[in-house]
Amino acid sequence: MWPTTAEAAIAIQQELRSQVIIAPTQTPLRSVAGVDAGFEDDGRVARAAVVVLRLPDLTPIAYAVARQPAPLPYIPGLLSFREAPAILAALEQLATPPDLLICDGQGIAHPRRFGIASHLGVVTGISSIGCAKTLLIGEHDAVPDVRGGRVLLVDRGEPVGMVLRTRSGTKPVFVSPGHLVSIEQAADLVLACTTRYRLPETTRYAHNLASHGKLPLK
DNA sequence: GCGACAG
DNA sequence: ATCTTGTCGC
Repeated sequence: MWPTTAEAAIAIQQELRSQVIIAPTQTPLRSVAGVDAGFEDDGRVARAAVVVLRLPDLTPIAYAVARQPAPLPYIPGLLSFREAPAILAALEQLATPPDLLICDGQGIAHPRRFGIASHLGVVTGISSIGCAKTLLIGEHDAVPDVRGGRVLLVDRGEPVGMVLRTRSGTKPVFVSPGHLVSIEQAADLVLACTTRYRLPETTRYAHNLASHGKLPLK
């Protein structure tokens, strides 16, 4: 099921990329899940957390934690193979699947247009978005320094995402659709999940649960 | 060959 | 990601 070599992992991405659908999804969405992962045992085991928030108020309504061995070392472009096994295990523990997934990483803003958000979206069939803290690929102009400021992220002449300022005075985030959402909608949804911090509440809750084993965040 | 390179 | 103190600024 999971590849053991970089070559095999890339082959899987090449095969699944054709299944990615970039198009606006039907709203209103009733829930959003933040997914993230941490590592233990010297990076050989991934510890994932999923926290589901109700929309549009962002109240936590469910969560799950799971751990799975990471089949590959970290290699730029192959991040999903380290985190997806554990994240999928956590998602399976939920009684009800969320309407949307916000991942800590890229969606189609990836060398093969198949970042972790796209991978999770295609495998689960759930709409997904990638919201990364740093750039992997692509070029962009300066981002207006106001909450909501945004500029297109372009790679090889193709629009692949949006560089979004979620808070004035802080570095922007790199948003790209994973599956079943459009670039513009992805940026709007990330903004809708962001309140007083740079990262969306979904990511903050998931990261907190994955690394500190706690949910209370305020 | 020389850089760049999600978490 | 992970190892870690203090420090700057709202």
